[in-house]
Amino acid sequence: MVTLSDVAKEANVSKMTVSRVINHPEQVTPELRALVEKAMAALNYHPNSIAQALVNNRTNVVKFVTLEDIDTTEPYYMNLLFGFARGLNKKQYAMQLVTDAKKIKNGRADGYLITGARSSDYDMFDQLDKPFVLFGENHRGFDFIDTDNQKGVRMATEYAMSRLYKHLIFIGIDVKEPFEYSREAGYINTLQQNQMIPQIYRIPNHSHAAQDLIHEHFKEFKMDTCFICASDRIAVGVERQLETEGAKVPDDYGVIGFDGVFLDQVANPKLTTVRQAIFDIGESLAEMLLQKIAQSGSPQGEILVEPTLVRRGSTR
Amino acid sequence: MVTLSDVAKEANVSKMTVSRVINHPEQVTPELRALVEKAMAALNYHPNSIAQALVNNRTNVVKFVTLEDIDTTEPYYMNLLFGFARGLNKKQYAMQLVTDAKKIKNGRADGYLITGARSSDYDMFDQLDKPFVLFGENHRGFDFIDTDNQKGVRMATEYAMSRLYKHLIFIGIDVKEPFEYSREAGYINTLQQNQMIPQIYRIPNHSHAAQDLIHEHFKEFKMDTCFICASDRIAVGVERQLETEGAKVPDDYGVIGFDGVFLDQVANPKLTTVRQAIFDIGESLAEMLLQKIAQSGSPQGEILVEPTLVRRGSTR
DNA sequence: TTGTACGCGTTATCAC
DNA sequence: GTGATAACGCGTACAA
Repeated sequence: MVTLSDVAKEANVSKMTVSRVINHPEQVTPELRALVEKAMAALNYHPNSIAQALVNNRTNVVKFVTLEDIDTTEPYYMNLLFGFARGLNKKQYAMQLVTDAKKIKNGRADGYLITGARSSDYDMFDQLDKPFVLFGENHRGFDFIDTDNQKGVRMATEYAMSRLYKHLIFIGIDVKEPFEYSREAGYINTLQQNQMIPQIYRIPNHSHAAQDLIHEHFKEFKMDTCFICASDRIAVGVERQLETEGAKVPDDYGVIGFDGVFLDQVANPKLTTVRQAIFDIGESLAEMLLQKIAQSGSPQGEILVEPTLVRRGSTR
Repeated sequence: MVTLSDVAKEANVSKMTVSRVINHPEQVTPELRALVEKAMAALNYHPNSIAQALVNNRTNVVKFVTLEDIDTTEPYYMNLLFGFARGLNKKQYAMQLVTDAKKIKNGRADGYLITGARSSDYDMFDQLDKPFVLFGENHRGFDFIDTDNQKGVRMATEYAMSRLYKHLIFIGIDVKEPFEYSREAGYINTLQQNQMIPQIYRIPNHSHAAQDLIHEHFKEFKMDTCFICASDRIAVGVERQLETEGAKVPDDYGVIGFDGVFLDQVANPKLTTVRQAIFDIGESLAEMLLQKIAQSGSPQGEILVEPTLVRRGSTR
């Protein structure tokens, strides 16, 4: 293993000069710096992050915390994870996956990424002694990144109108969480701007709940209705039950989902959906968290990432 | 932060005695050991894994390498990952996710878990300078854990026979890999034992490829045929196209999948499938890898994990 | 059996 | 601007 000392010898300087070239290059004269950089390149030197971690009292590890039940975890977490991993790798960070909220403080880490947080979890966060960022909107001042939920549903709603569906029904998730309020707001605002009356159902985030809903109320749904759904899970159930009821998708009824990761492609016909840039969000979360750690916990604010409307077979 | 020295002071011994209590308890007299353990508990001492890592020239990090294209990644990787993470957490290990084979040797790690390996990747493994284990059968002597593929398909085939399907067709994945050969062997052996003639199709592992297959050959498929599929992806496509062709599932045609993670539940009717214990396999892989690291790379052998047959609506 | 001295690779501090 | 020194927390080698 090539160490600082090796480079120092090679360049005929002290270890500290080498260290400075890496961490505070401006403190070193250009000539020496060039010399050292040449030596580093010649020896293919890479800093030992473990030694760095020891002296800086860091672990080079962050925790990826999933508060949602793993059984109900949507496949899109996979994308979040891999995006997050990509962000970490650039800084030689590693991660531990945590699914049990009680175990968050087990072991060591420099910070936390928290996903699937509900309002009821917020109190717990105040007890964390390390920096953390959230995946998901919140209005408690916690740093976060999320999809622009409101804009996403607005795009979906406007698209449904542009396809000349006359009745727009929103099927939301029956949770009292910011992301859901934002999605509903995107729907409500768009309808009001067009002098239409919002009509909202709220159900658990499961395809069978959506099937039940459609089954029960099918007679009330007029032709030319488009269902704007708060998740692909729901949209899949809606689409399936519509077919079962003998309704024609997309000609007589439209369905638009939300998420755009995997489930939308399993559906038949494939879903028109609002695709979240989950992978990118994961990567950004890593960058935000690492920066927050580097800045010893200073606030990073919030980022809303624009989703994309993907047009497919479930709308005409 | 509580250190070794703190505990030593508390127990009125030297640091080394404390260190020994942790690493070589048998070298310490029971009285002293008890004293030290009390002190550790009182101070809630936990070893600093970074310092350990530095002195042992370890990183406490392993890499989770996915050689398959992440876009085609099946959701069951999520389970593998979380199982793996669980195994790592017990030993305070963290992981880095790697999807680009070229980047495997970037940075530092004590070992590698490699998934999605094809035979063409094997040569690369010989160049790895750290211990590694594979998820997936191989016959090159690399340590691995996998589902007992042959037994899984045997179970599926025998079950189909017990449900009185008269014609059993295997739809495999068109790759020349050990796992596929094992699955086909499970089918072939079972049929031969029952004096039946095997009939095998091989297609890409996509639901639409399965749909195409069924569509093209539908007229050739007699009533009372059960399709034993090498993956849930294929099974989903088979089931869907059978319905499209107007065939009755499960009364006239049966479908059995393989994997049992997520996709089987999205299907309609839900798939009868061979469920792999992916989460457990992930955990075992972590244990195997960490043990191999602790034993400085000594061979760990191979483990075949029994799958479970899950009976549901796609068979009668 | 227990303790002392030193080293792992790095960075901060304080001289020069 | 540069270098010597100490320190991070722990484990090994050796001495007692």
